[in-house]
Amino acid sequence: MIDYAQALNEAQYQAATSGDGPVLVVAGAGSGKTRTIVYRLAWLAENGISPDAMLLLTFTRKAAQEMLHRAGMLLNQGLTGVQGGTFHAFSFSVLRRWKPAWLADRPFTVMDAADITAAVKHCKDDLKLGRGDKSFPKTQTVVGLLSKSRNKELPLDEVLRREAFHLLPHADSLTRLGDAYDSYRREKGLMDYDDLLFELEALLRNNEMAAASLRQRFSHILVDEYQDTNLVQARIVRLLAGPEDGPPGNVMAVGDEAQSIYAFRGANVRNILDFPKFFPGTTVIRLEENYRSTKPVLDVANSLLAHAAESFHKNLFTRKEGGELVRLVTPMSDASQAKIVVRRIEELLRDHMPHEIAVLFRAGFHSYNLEMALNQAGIGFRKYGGLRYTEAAHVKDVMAYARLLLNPLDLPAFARVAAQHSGIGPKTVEKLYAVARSGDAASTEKAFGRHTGFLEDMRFINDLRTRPMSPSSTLAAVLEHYRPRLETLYPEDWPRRQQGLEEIIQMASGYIHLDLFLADLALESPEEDENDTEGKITLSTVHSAKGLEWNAVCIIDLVEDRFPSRHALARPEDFEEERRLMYVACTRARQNLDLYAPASLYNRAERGSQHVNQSPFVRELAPNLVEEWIEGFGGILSRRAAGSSGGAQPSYQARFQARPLARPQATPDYAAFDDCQLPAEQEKTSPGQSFSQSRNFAPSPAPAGSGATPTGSTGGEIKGDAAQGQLCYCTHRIFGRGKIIKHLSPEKVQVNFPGFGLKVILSEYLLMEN
DNA sequence: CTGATATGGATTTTT
DNA sequence: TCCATATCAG
Repeated sequence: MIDYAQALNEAQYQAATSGDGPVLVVAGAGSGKTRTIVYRLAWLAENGISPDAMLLLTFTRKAAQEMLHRAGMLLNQGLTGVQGGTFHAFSFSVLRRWKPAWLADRPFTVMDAADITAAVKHCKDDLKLGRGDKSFPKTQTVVGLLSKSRNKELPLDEVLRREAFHLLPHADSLTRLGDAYDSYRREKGLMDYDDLLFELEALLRNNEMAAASLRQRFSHILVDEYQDTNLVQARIVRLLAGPEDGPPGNVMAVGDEAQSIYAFRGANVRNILDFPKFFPGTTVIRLEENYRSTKPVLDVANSLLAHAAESFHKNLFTRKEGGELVRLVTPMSDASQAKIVVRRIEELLRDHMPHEIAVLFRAGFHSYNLEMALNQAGIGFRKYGGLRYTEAAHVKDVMAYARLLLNPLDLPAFARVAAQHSGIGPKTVEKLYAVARSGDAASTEKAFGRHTGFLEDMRFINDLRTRPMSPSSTLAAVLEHYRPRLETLYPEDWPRRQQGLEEIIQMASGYIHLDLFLADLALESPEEDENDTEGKITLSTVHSAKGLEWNAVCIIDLVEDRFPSRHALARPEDFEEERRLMYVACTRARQNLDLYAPASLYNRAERGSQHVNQSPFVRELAPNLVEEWIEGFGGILSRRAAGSSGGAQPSYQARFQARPLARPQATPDYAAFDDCQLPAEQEKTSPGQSFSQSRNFAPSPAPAGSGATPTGSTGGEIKGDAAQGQLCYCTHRIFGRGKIIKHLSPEKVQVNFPGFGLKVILSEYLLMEN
């Protein structure tokens, strides 16, 4: 028997051993959340609950597997039979048994991101939308809007009104496009991410038999990361926990509202806040002692939350006194940031194993420089959150065969196979799909005409369908068939790609049903080889780092426009999400936390380095919370006395490199640079406020109240063109920051707003920079 | 219609 | 650098 009281603190113990009824565990970062779930699983098993009756919904399959593994270890025996994984994967496993009526017994396929884009593009072309109209949103943008509308359960025009004001004229077209995309999926037996959730909800509501059976089977439901569920996910949990008119059964939701970072995907913090209302009779348990981080790390994290616009009433505490101060490092440029981080990692490697070190960043491409520097230094790394290798063309090619085998109506897969043959473009695909679908062998044969290669592919697939084999044998046969093409398509690196495909076949051998393997591939990147992680440090986006922890964490590119992302500046709620993201990033660290805020970034468009300001999250940190280091000449880091300077330090070198030909540089000293700093008073304002104020200014007069000019994010920027008397950038109340392309008249300018495209705007609505 | 070439523009986060 | 769209020749 396990001694729960010994192994857990009081709150954890209460959670792990709680009896029947709904429970909400509010678990601060590093408060032993995973440990609590693991002991909960073990406790249930020890108290006679069959693993079959447990459902563990987590953010990734890996998280579920790890918890089950650890619970199994505690019990000194495996804990097999527990259903565990993401909402989406769970939905798929249910829906393949209880198919929605509209499928009428046809097979169905789960679409991945590329399929969704292709499908929307197809519908867009079909409806002849946006042809020659530059103001019409790009396919990617449309995909995002449609998904947002469904995830937030708002009509499309409402989404436009809130987030993409300028697209309102296209509201009707976009709605039609959305409808066309809906029919596309239904006709072809396809489901996207959102469908999986909504169809499961529909099943639980409309199919009494299925609902009753699922409720009976899953008597104990655990949901991790509850703060990142969206509305439909919350309803699914409620419906699984019992009929809505009855009392909810045994549900335990675990989460932390301060770590909600998926609102952009429709996650709703209200879910966790309203849990007790939604599940009457809830017991709320709070875990507030932090076991992960040292005090200095926690102080920085707590400070971030303290500056939040909406307070979280959260203050994590630790008994781990002492520990190194958090470092705030100012490299001269992004290039030297990479070098400094590499040096720092070499230093950290003396005390820590590689897998205990991570570098985190806001967006996948922020790590490119660092990746190159690490390669040069011979330091191995594993990157999370970038492009997945299952998204590589050759993998998708092979999987397309398997998908067609299961679902002959899968148009994206059909197109994928067809496109491997020269002479077949979108139009021909359309034609061939129509005849192949009609099922008339004679006319099909005729229509394929000279496209004999493709016809052979189809024959191959049909043949394969008549011979049931294991998933891995099927895929092996496909690879055999595809191999000659692999070699012609990728003459340079086909051996490597082939090896990758063989690994995938290996992974498939763990599956009995091919459709489950395909769904898993679309829903989640398969877990990496454990040997692959060995001896490697981790690079990760903050989103992908959720739930993980390391001894030492470096966060890079902590500058304006990167972290927080420049897309998050327009609306205060987006800005607050960035703050929580920063909180998540900092709380990943156990002992060492380094913050890097380079003084300049290389800018492709400008072909030079540009000064950038520190992230507001860095600027707001009290000087005593960090130990400041600054890079001087020759890449030498030196300590700066605490509080010696408030703002971002200038990089004289960066300025000098920026535009050597544009104009003679001003005297390269810091005093000269200080003139460019933001007014001290504004800099001290809480960033949440200063951003919403400066971004939402009234058209002509300066913002009410403050006498300061809302120079926004570019106080210290040096611009060649500006020096020649031309304005380069401006800020618009709705579109944000844009580049001025042309002065059309004294009052009109043409501006390019990233994400919004070219606009002609009256100057009075613009705030000019410089 | 397809496929090659030019051009222009920009770059979150993920199931 | 990389991607998407526009344009053009076969």
